[in-house]
Amino acid sequence: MSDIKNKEITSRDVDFAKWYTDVVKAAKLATYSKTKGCIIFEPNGYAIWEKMQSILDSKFKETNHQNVYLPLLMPEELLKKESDLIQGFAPEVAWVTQGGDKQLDERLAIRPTSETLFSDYYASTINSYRDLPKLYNQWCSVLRWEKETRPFLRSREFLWQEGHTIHETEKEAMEETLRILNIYNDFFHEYLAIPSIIGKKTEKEKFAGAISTYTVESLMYNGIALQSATSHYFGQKFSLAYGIKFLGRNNTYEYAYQTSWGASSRMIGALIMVHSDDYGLVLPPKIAPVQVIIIPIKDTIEVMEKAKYYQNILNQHNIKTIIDNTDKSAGYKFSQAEVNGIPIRIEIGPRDLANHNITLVRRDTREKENVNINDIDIVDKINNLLEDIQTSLYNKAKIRRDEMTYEARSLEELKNIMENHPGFVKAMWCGNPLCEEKIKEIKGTKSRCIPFTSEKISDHCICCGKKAEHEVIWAMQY
RNA sequence: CGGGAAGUGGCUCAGCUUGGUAGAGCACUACGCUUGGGACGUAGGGGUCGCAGGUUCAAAUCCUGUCUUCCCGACCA
Repeated sequence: MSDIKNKEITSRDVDFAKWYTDVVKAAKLATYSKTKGCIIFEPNGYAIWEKMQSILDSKFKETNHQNVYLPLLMPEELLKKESDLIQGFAPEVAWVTQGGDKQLDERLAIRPTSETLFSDYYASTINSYRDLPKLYNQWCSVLRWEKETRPFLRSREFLWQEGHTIHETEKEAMEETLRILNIYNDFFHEYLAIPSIIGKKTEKEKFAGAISTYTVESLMYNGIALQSATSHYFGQKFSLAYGIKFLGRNNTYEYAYQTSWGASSRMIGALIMVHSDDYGLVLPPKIAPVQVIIIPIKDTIEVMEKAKYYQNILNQHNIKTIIDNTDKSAGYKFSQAEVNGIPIRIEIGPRDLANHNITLVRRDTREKENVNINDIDIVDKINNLLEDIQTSLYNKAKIRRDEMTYEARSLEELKNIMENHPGFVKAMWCGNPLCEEKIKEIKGTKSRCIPFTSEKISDHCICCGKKAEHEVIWAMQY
């Protein structure tokens, strides 16, 4: 194992922001485009997104959701119907005002989110309680006129899925909201190996137009939080604004209960900032587009045959395996495999063959292991190793998150933590928005969520000292 | 949107102070030789110096404007 770090990558502990963009570039996940604030998803980055899509999509379908596609553009009148929503989004909506060389009579909004289109669509198609629920999802991109942009974390156009459902009862809609939240949370834990936390947003932080917002929050390597997915309960707010009514069981008109939920390409950013290191990208095996790369050392016939043999076996067992048969030097290929975050590398060279060996290298720890091919079942061996990488990435991230989770009993204490070693800070809050506002004055500190699994740290609000019921997790955020 | 920094072959940058018509390393192409932690040799291709205007006999260099990117804040997935 060599200690020579990747030349193109700034050290994570020296300059985290630079490190992040260096990894994005070195692993060829994305590059800047001529369009301000919009990135090009390169094959390596898009492949991760496709993998995320396929996993989440099958989970949505298992829970009876269907995919649809609604237009990119919406008339202004439609967007304005729900006043909280338009107020929340007004500063970041982009408008189409001209078609060809003709000025439009009514300008069209480019969707920043599609509650309005879904609501209008539902209003026109729902007649009876028998039509409910409607469980729709769409994969698309949305546009928000962001001022400060960063690859994956915040760009003007980003990829996401937005689910929009309507239900007969409040209970069903609330169950849906939480069902999806749990799907997201499981996805983070099981696939992304990110120990996320779920909870409810405060009134101040909830989605514009929602009754309540639930969130998946994760903590990055540098102690900054990332809102990673959200699920909203709308009650009847949009139903009333858009007239989504149906004839109920007792033959009177009722307004539907609604939810929406989304997860975006921002998750790629989370993946980078939780697991990757100074050698480049580190991907959990379950989300990696490629699990194994075989590097032949010397392209002799024997070596190449062996490489292809293993590639075939592994691919047949659904372990995506590629061979790097470029004529670069071996050392270059090793580094490249590391930058790209491929979980396992198999080195096969004449020396290995002579001893009936192959060399296995895991990306997360960079440990090398020589195994005798007569002693092992290669598929079992690789599967075990992949599983071990997956769990150890999760455990490592969890230990780090726990180490960076603090408790504060006074504003002073909270401030000290944020200034010296940011992370999740648990503190009691009375529920008064004024107190929340005051806490926000501490350099970028915001409430992340009221966690579902709450501890009672003390009886008093950290800010005003009044009686407090809720523990809130506070953090600086992306 | 405030404060700072930077834009020169694909990438990282030098040249700018003191104007004279563009360089290095890496990458790329061909051939050869190689491959166990970012090899080597030979030959080759590629840049209206972000863009626009101005000053000047002459601008990568000076001036003005503008765009983009990065960092730090405010605002947001």
